Amino acid sequence: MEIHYNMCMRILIIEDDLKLRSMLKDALEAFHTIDTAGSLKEGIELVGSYAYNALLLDRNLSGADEGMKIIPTLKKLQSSCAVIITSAYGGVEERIAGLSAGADDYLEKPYDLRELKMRLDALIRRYARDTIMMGEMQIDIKNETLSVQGEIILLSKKEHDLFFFLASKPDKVFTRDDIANAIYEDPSSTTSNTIDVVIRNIRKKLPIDPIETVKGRGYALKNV
Amino acid sequence: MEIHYNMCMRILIIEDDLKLRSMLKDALEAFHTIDTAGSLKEGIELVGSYAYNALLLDRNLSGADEGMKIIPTLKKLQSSCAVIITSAYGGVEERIAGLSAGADDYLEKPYDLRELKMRLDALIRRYARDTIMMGEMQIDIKNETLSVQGEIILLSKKEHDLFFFLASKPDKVFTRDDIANAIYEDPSSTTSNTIDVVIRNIRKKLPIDPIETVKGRGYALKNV
DNA sequence: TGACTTTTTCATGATTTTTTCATCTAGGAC
DNA sequence: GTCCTAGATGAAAAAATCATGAAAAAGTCA
Repeated sequence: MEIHYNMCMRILIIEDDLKLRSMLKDALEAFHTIDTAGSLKEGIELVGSYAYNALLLDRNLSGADEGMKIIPTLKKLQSSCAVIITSAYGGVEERIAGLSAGADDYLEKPYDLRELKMRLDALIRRYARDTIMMGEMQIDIKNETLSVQGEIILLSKKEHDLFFFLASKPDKVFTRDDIANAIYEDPSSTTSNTIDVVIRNIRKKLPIDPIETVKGRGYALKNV
Repeated sequence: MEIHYNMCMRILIIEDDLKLRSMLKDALEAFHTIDTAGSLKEGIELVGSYAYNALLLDRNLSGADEGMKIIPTLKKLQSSCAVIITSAYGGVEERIAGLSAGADDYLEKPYDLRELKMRLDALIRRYARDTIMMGEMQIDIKNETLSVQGEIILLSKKEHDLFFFLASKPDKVFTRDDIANAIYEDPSSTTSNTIDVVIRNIRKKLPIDPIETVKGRGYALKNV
């Protein structure tokens, strides 16, 4: 199985310092898709609706250690999301508290941007194992979930079977016969354009179109 | 249904300072299986014959940056091994060099033993979460309690088993077979729509509906 | 035992998916 | 330009699947 790992990640930055926030966004946007939130509340909302690969979290949001509270939520919602805490207080005790709250890393402010990027990459590498990233699509093999642009997509049975069949070999063009053999008990029973319609229904559920039509041959899942 | 997280890792420590080496071994041995090597050569031999979960690597083995050389070898041999580099030189440039060589973390000497342990734990924590916060729901896996909007919800045994099974992987769609296998001694004994009814009874007890029906496939716990 | 709760079964109506089919559209060949 | 073809699309029919209420069966506990 050929799998294409496109290392563009979706990252959430929760940081109340506006200047720092936009600086980080600018710096990382060249490599990844960045969302930002200025408060924990805003951050939690985003975590509920998008799938992130990493979270960069300011520990000292609005005084107390509010920031830490989001970590367990995030980790269970999104098992493949790495968490980096940033904080001005870099003592050993604080680092330990951060890590035991569930974070994967702890960076002291001020930090070097290149180091931040390296640490992000290191974490992402570690988490990327059971996930196929294809452009804006994230296919979690283990949990059999698909998310596109961070949104979790629920497919019906036929849609699911067809989509994951195409995903088994990204970029390969499958004929309608290939597909019918894969997703039907009795492939000969279907005489109409059923497969075209299933394809269409999948497309209707996605915000982008990752399925390429190859005229005269069939369909392929492509990198979007 | 009880879930136990007993995560004992096999860790290799490569460190030429004998005193530090045995100190580390003593400190970590309570939690993990520890192998030690005093030289790079010795370390490479061990890497060739055992599967490690983590490598603690002294950067400054025998003068030059010999330590780094082992990382690509290791990563090739054991793709799921995390690497933590330790070094007396803690400047940003060195940290970046270490991380870009493939390490997952970088610790400056001298480091606090508790912090080292925390960082090691962070590497495996993704397998051992105990509290799930999902929107208005709080699911405590360890104590097996569920509360919604602050209120503790009491579920009957079957309801409880089914709910916590779904909660073990939020967003994953479980088939009725998956569920039956998880919550029944003899899954084949049930011929009717028992599971549907249990689902319905759970829904009746909750003020919100966190269970998504995916027609033709099964059920999934979703974020509410 | 008897009152009570939980679990399972079943029949029915509601809903969604799946399939079919007729019609549209875009692009290539002529 | 027209003709032709493969695919896209919308809508309706057919099939599959699920939710629900109610009742029987099994289990719990004083």
